[in-house]
Amino acid sequence: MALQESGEMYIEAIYVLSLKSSAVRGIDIGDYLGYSKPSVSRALGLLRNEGLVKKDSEGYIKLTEAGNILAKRIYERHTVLSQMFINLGVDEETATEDACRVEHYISDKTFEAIKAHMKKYGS
Amino acid sequence: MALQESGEMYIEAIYVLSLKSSAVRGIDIGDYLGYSKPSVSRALGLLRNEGLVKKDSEGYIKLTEAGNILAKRIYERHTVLSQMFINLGVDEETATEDACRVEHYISDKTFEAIKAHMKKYGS
DNA sequence: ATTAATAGTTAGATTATGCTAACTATAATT
DNA sequence: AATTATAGTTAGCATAATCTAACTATTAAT
Repeated sequence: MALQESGEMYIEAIYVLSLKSSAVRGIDIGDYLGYSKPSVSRALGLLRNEGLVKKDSEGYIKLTEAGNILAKRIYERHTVLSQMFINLGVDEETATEDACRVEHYISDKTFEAIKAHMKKYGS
Repeated sequence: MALQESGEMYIEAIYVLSLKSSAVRGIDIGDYLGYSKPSVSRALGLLRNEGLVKKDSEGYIKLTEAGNILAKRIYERHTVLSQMFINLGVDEETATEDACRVEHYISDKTFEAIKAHMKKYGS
């Protein structure tokens, strides 16, 4: 089944944290998202079952190949949407917050249209 | 507490159905949203408790003053977002579907920015 | 007026996703 | 080595929102 907003948030969090450090732990994800340890533990278990997340030999959390593809997809939505909102005059914080929610609800078709428009006119 | 996506969908459905007929029943809402009768019954009960929905003397479902204000707010988001997506080249069906989801997750600030842009450049 | 159809409600199950409390396991400090 | 701190897991609760099954109430038809 397709991932819910919640699952996508975890995947994106792991992706973003991995950009800074390759040693991502559950607690880091919880701090980043503002969730408790048990919530993270449970969510990671589900994502592991779906083959999107794994633990490396040292116990650090990694995205699988499939998880990474998904993460990049979500993260691209995030950056493009944020930029679009900023271009429209929205302050950066609000733009980022809105992108963070909207990125989970936009179809491929609409996102591609937005992306094409941004490529043409956006910065 | 603020309404969830689900509650906003019911409010919007009642609003849209009311535009065609003032005699809106639970079953009509269920048909419109694709939900079962018990789901509608339960949801309307909650919305009634929150003072957004009422039944008129004949038992038909009406929005209260507060419900109507909220409905107009959501519906405006819906029309403006749909139009924006269409302007970007998205087909009408996809644009409408996406607007239907996104409308619940966009902040006032970002929506006002989109609206201003559409007024200037959009149709 | 009885029957049949339609609308609405109640009861209870399910799924998703958060939480706290309490436990275990691992790492760091003295 | 023993204590303390940190990280992770398990168990169980809560909320939101859907569903089906079964019941009630109302409306329509013969």
